[in-house]
Amino acid sequence: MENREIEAILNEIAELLELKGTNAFKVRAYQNAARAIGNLQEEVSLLIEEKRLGKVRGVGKSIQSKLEELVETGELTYLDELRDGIPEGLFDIMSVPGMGPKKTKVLWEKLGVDTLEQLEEACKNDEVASLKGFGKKSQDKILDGIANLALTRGRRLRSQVVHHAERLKAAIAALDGVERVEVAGSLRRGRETVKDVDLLVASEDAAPIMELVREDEEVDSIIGSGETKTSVRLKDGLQVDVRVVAPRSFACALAYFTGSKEFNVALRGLALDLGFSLNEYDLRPLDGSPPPEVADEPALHRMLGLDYVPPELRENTGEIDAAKEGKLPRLVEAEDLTGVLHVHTNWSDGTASVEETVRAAAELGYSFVGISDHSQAATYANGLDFERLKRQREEVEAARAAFPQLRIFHGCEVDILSDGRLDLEDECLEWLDFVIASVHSDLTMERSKMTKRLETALQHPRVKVWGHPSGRKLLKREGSQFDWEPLLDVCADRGVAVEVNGHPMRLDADWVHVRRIRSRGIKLCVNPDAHSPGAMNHAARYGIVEARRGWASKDDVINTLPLEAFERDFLGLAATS
DNA sequence: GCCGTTTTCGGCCCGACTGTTTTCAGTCG
Ligand SMILES: Nc1nc2c(ncn2[C@H]2C[C@H](O)[C@@H](COP(=O)(O)OP(=O)(O)OP(=O)(O)O)O2)c(=O)[nH]1
Ligand SMILES: [Mg+2]
Ligand SMILES: [Mg+2]
Ligand SMILES: [Zn+2]
Repeated sequence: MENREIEAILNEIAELLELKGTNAFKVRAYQNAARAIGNLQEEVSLLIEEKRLGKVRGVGKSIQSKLEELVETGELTYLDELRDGIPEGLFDIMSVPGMGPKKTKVLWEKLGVDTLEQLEEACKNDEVASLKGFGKKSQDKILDGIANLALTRGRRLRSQVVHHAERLKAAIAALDGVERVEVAGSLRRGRETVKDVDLLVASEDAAPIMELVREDEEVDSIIGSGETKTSVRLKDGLQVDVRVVAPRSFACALAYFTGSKEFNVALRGLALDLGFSLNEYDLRPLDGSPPPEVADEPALHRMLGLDYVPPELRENTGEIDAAKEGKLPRLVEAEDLTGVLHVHTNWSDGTASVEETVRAAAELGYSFVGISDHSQAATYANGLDFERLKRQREEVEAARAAFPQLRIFHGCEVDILSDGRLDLEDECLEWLDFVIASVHSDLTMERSKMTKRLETALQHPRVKVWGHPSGRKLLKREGSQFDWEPLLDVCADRGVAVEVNGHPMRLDADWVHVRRIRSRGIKLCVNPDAHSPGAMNHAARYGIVEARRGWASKDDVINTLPLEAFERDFLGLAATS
């Protein structure tokens, strides 16, 4: 049983308990446990074997024994009992905006409504409006919510919402009286996917901002709009939340609106322990004395006895304890990158020539770039065999002449075949400057076979980088299943770096595993996986953020080394000049 | 249901907005 599945089951239990009207703290305990499992760097089955599951924060005696049953038998009596008597359709109903467990339960008990279709029917028949606690407006809102469900549900790639955020930010910033506008929420924390855009505004007068947002030309409908907060749905279904506070509250408000929710709860709990109440306005002493000025987020964290916690780390997965003890790493930055590998050209499935491609790297100020098109097995991508690689080398040489200040490595993203062999002959692998080994086929292979396959590939002496290890495509498919630990053993032994693929749809290795990889002292290689010159900056723009979320420092990232060291110590190439 | 270490019981973050309410519950951030 995969951690993902266990996480989903714990979340389902939480929802079922909510519907039953169980104590909210018990519900939260299951939600917390689910999140803890989801952010685990190791397999639950391994933790059970080694009797370490109880050590996970949020997993106590009760949940531990349930997980043991689940992993051992594949079933969970407690879950089956809960499911019994609660129709599945209630989950769909709860996914309608504004419909929580309480209202869902009322409609189910009073009207027997337990599917979306029945709910829609009941609204159209005017049965809902007459119910106690409901009215005409709630009924219409439910109908609207059902009609737009397809558009509003689900998450989006961060790369796909940034333009909305920037456009609105600029529009708001242009208003009189606006002192600051910042993107907050999951977008600021750099999550791979986001549910909505959260914007925080500093101004003494909120009304004009609320009005501007409501009247924006991209707005389809207004979800809610009060004195200081407006939520709208854009024409493409994306939700935008705008919150306004007075400038003096900006630091506390930014901390609040950046989240995560779980980080906020933990930080506010810490504040209470220290004799304060923390909200989005101030840090108020419980003894009634006036709240101190909070200049910025670092000052707030300092007042709570913490080193500054960067937004990317605010997930309540140990960063607060680390910040207390001064043990947070100094995170890698985009400017630390000295160059990138994993770049495609029109020799395989990229759009540009070698020269156009490396120009983009030169323009970013890199001192090296590695060309790595696909290998022959990737026929769908026009992958290269040794012969074509030799011809490509001529174009690489020409580019070297054209860009003498840029070191251009000629490598290949070589397919890992189903049996773990690499897709090019050893002579060719020897001849290349570097080899990235990646899986592009047979991704759903059985777990132990996949582990063996990867192990064989990573053992090959010419492999320098393990490309997009999981093979996931965000919002499209889960990654492959395999055991990380034995593979990380190989990487550690052989000095293979694990890629942090910066393609906005991959971001692979993901931040959870980045943390594991770096904690084992294995190097990361942050790459763009660019298929066009414009995507060359995806290492800096997306890959680095994922690495930061995984607590990576400059030292953890191999392509922050100066050219000479990178070339000699990592790639093992003789110095050229 | 989880957690702590001066507590194994008694806390568990705090506030905005809406709708239906006559004083607040529910949902969401
Ligand atoms: N204190 C506190 N803050 C919250 C709570 N829920 C949300 N927030 C804060 C932290 C969140 O990052 C911020 C924005 O809320 P969102 O629902 O948009 O979540 P977030 O952006 O983190 O993730 P998402 O939108 O799902 O991608 O509001 C809560 O229950 N308590
Ligand atoms: Mg958000
Ligand atoms: Mg939001
Ligand atoms: Zn690839």
